[in-house]
Amino acid sequence: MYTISEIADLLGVSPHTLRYYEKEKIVVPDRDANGNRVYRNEHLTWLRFVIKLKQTQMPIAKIRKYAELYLEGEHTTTARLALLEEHQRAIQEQLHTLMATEKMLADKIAAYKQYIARMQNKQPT
Amino acid sequence: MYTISEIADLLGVSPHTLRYYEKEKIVVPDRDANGNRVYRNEHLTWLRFVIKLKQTQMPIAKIRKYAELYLEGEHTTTARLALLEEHQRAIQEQLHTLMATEKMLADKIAAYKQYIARMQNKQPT
DNA sequence: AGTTGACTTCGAGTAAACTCTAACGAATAT
DNA sequence: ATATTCGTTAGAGTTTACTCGAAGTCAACT
Repeated sequence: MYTISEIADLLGVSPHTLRYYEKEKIVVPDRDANGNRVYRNEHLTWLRFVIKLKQTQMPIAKIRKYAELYLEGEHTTTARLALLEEHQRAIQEQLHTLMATEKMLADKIAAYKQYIARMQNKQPT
Repeated sequence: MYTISEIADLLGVSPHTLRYYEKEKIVVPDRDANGNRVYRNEHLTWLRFVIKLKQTQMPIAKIRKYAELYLEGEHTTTARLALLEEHQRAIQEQLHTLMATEKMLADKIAAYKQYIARMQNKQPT
């Protein structure tokens, strides 16, 4: 059992953000007698998953869609699978782009270093 | 020599976006006698680079910073190098996250498929 | 009893990156 | 000559994902 700020600390997000995720129906924690939010381990696990999806550019709207399907029960299994497979493809595209750009940057960086080294030879301090 | 819409088509962005990039001082094309924008090959090359940076999550503000340094001349070489190296590190972190998430998704997808296959065995149509 | 601290809600505000609108001008097509 | 097409500007509007502020509640400490 965790309070909102405990969860926030554990995940490195702000309590504000967690309330926002609740408003967006992405994580809906329980409440105690005072009306305060109570997060359980399953919420924590789900939030870690959500954060991974977010870090890989899945928009909040799609994460909510997945959460909704999950709450709808077993008959949405294939829909959820499709959603995950779509995101997997998106990730693979991102990997492609990132690797290509990394290579390009590495080349550019090498060229800059060459240039700087050449300048230091010509005008020693 | 290209018009704004030719460049837009070549890059898959809208003319609006190109004007926005100009307002942000990221690409400042020439003008013809009528005051219309004229892009040359060097603008195209630079824009392709900008788009790669954007696709790998470099914020517009940093891209503009790099462009400014470039226009300031040779004495900003080390600053530009530092900027590129910083982004290279950011890319490497993204690669890490993406690969980890891809693995996680692949596992989850496999589990879903197993589950679906099991259901089809139990309740054949 | 009073203050502190953590929580609550609702609604407003912010930042980034576009995206669009309106009003206009110039060149081409009929 | 007029209509269409493509361009121009300044500025307003949109979307996404927070982020903050104000006003209030509640339990615990002093």
